[in-house]
Amino acid sequence: MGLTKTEIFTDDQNKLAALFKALGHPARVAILQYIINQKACICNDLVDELGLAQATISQHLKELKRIGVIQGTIEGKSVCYCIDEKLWKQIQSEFNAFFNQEVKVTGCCP
Amino acid sequence: MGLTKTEIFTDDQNKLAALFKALGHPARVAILQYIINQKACICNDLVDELGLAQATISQHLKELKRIGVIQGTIEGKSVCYCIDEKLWKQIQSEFNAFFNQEVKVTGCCP
DNA sequence: AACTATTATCGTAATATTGCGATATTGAAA
DNA sequence: TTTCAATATCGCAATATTACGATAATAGTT
Repeated sequence: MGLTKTEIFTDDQNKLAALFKALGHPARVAILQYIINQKACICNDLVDELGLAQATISQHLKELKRIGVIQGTIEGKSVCYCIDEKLWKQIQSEFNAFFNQEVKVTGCCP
Repeated sequence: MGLTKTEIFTDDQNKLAALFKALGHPARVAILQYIINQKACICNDLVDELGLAQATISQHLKELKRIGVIQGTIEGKSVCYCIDEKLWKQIQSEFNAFFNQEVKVTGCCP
């Protein structure tokens, strides 16, 4: 089917999974790292930097914009992307909340 | 194409993305939460708990086992799954390393 | 040994994702 | 206004994912 049954999960589960999923592609990880390393909003040096076609990069940027982790502002004839720091930190804390749930030792698995 | 070009990314990027991706499905998030909340290694009460077919749950468990975040040990005629705490914490710290990269303010995005 | 419960695997259908060329669209510059 | 550079969108082909029924495999029970 290929169709995820979102109805049967909680909003939180769906939302958290959607965040993970959006980061679940090496190109998107690379894009984020590149933006961070440049310490500036880099536009499509990404096309040169990563070995992907312009259309493909644009698609990945769209996906990252969709979850809000980056913002794009028009800067002359190019577009300047940068991390939305507020959301960046929020995502991190949501992930940490997930990972910080107490895992009890049980004995069944050594 | 549907084929991710892993060759053009670093191992770290591919690995990190693979971890994110594995968690990028609400069923897998739900499974992990369920195992954690039960404070024990629950087998396929999951089939009753979540509304997914046994084959589907088994597939998701396999995916989680693949990245090592859970372990399954045979317990009589059923299988007992639990979180691999060591890997759990390692994944968390890898995620945090990613998110803790310094994001500088740049001025391009308000 | 035959039976039963639990889990894994196989095969398959439906849908999603990835990637790209081609083609808009947008804004600056000439 | 024509032209050019940078992005976005469209349409498509190839592959991946999700879900499930059917069936195998496994281990305990009778």
